[in-house]
Amino acid sequence: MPRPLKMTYGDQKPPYSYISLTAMAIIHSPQRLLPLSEIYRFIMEQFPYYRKNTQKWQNSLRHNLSFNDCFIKVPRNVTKAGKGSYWTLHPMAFDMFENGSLLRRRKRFRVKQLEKDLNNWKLPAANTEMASAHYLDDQMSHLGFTEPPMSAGHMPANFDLGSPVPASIPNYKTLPTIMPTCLPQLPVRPKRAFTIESLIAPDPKGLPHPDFGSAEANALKKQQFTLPFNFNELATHYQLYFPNFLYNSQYGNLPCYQKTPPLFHNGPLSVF
DNA sequence: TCATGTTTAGTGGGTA
DNA sequence: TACCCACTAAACATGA
Repeated sequence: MPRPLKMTYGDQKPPYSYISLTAMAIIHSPQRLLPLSEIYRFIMEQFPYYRKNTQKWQNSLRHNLSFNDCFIKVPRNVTKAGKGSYWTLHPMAFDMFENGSLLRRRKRFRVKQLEKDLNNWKLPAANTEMASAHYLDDQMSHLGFTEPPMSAGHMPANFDLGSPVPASIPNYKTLPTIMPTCLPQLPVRPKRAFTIESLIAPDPKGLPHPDFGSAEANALKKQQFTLPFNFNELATHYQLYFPNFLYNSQYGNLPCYQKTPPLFHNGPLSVF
């Protein structure tokens, strides 16, 4: 079982970098997407050390968000009030931590300028709630893959992300008992033409994707599983729910997924 | 006004 | 020693 998130560091400074702390907060959110204020709140809730001198560390954290390519700013939907943007983790940034450990970064994560420019153009055009899924989808397309990563072909037609996994799913027998009760709420967005008109147009039909702060979103929060402080475990969760997604699909060619071996263990996590 | 976001500069630790 | 990374501080711009 993943260790409970409530920390044992007390008032001691936790051994995580701001990048790691921010990544934790983002990953822990149902939609892998958080506004700055929620990132602050997560860190302060989990690590008492950061409940003091907030100005200092929050400045540093903002610096890290802007400075590091592994974090992507997702502009709010123009129709939604509110200050600031949402922040998410670059899909390929899962590989930057050594052995999945949040304590050590294997290398600095950098994005090519071309991709940066592309994102700066694309993300504001995308609907906020869809941005993360759409971004990932586009990344796949950009890399030459043609099928959306979470297409219906990879899971049963009646598969419900919020429900226990039915035993009929292939490979389910091998699943451990650490299944999260709250899974990535990334919706499947239909492919559309890569034009401004098409990208900013609403989806054909509404998809369940609760707003932050809504009752539905809060209910989802309560269901959240304890955060696995290990990217391999996180990747494993994805693999469990989308058995054919990473290893058995064309997306298994992506380096970041090739390097996340199955981790069906019950022992202590490598980060502790 | 304040929260948010960007940028620059400097420091220190680890490592090849 | 050079380089990379993380951290800190500060100034400034922007927008709700």
